[in-house]
Amino acid sequence: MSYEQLADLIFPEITTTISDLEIRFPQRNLNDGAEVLRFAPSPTGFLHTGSLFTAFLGQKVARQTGGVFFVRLEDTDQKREISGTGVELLSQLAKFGVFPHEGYLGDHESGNYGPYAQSKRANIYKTVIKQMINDNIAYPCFCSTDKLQQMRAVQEANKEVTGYYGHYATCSHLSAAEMIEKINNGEPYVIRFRSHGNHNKMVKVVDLVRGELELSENDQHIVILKSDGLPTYHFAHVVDDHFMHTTIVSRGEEWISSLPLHVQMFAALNWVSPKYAHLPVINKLENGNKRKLSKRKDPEAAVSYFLDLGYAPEAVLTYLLSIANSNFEEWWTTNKSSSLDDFDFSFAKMSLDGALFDLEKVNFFAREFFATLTATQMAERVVDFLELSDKNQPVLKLIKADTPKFIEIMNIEREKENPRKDYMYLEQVWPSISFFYESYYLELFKQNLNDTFNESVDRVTLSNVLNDLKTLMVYAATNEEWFESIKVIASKNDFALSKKEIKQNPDKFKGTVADVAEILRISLTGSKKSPNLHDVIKILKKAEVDQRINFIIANFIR
RNA sequence: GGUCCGUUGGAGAAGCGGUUAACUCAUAUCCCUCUCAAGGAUACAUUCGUGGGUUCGAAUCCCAUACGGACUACCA
Repeated sequence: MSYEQLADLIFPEITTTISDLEIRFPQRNLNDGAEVLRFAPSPTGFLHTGSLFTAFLGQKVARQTGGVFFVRLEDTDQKREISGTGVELLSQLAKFGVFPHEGYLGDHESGNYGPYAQSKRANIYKTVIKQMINDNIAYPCFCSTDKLQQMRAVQEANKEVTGYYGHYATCSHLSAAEMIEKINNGEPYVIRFRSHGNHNKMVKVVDLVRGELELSENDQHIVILKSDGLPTYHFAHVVDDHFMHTTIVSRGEEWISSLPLHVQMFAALNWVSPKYAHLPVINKLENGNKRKLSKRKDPEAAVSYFLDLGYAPEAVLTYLLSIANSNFEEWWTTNKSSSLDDFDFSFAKMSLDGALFDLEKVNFFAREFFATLTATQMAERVVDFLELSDKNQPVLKLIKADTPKFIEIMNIEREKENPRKDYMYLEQVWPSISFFYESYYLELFKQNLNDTFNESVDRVTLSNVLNDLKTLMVYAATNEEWFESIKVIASKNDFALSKKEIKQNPDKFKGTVADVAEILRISLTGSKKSPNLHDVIKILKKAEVDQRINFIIANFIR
């Protein structure tokens, strides 16, 4: 009885060979230095911020080298799969400007190295495994889960390394004839990789981020084909990245420990292994300890958090680049108007320990980014954002009824050298500008705005000031001229023109010109905080300003 | 428990045998100012997890130790 017979018994339906596959998936025709990278997510949930990080950097390196970036769906775990998330993953990536050249694209796939969903590649894996069984570098294992668990318990009790290796790898000692017999008897089995490694021997492996690593050789006979007929990650990685001709495998650092295994499998198959880049994970501080950013505990771990609030994807990517390469920020400060594509990212310059996710810093980049947009661009983004949600329809209608006005609002203190930087995300826009629209302005006064007026100003003074504002305020004027008129009103009503003045004569004045401005501010905006009043007045125009002052007089002065 | 990886301020970090230990965010104070935002100025590590050693000289090299992280599945 031979291994060839064993292979035929297990995979009678497989008639292709590895050579056939090599012909089917030929070398890619790329220039020297061009790298092929991939993003290989599992469809077990929506896009994680850490995954976006990996995907974005993968695309970046591919672009920088004139190579290829593709997506492969790692859907070999049917138990954990959540249907629909594969498509969602791709659409979220797209929102962040990550567009794969080929591969699994959600509703369809493209490229010559497919299929790109692992669940559809069963015959490819089986072809390779058939050959491996034939060559005796893989074999069926009949050990039950129970047996493996007991073995583990014994190993733990003896303080030995746990797992299926050496003399513990009982099925590896079976002869071909014994294996054939068991299969003929209908015993269930998985396929394992036969490792000849020695745990006490070290192997040197190179990682693009960490440099040379010395790791123990793998001696575990790991499962490569599960009883459900699908491969495990380890095996699928080796086969897929070989036939898809990946040149750099970039993935999370949790894979470092299985690197010897992967390298060993490439060698066993006589394949050239790709370069590896193990990226640090993004962490969060909890009770003084670092832990991986978690979707369950940290809202910002899901990319949707940023999308839902209306963060600019560009800003999130800017932040991610800043934690990827520390020299990025220096570049960024001098190239604020450049595209992130122009920055030369390098795996070697990545820091080795995982950064703590810093929302404050994301917010900083977010404010900076929105400040670079023109009023028109900003207005478009706000409209696009509002269109995503049904509850914003009345607001949208108002905005669209007078687009020039909306753009003018968005332009307050914007297209100038030091623009306002008060928006981190788009959801903040409407609440801060709604007062420009009459119905929302009135809404503000349904709340108890009586308290907002400075108590120190008596109602008679208030009334006088408001009336003076209507008659004496200059509307069409420069900012300086406009403020002169406020000063006139201040003097007329016994308000000081400066803090200095009131300090010298506290009893002589009812307040300062700032208090006069505040009366006007509250009257027009319903708030003590607002952008430059002169800009507000220009947008509201005289009629609306007068109307609002009258409204205040009628409702808040007795 | 075992195997790897890591440790510079509140956060991201530069530094690679001789620097006042860069830079950015955050924070604080002050200035500017009609409020807010922005802007400007200043402050913030006598010290690089800790203990030894090598050296004229150490964050940088060596040794120990502590702490943190990843992995240790028929999950990826």
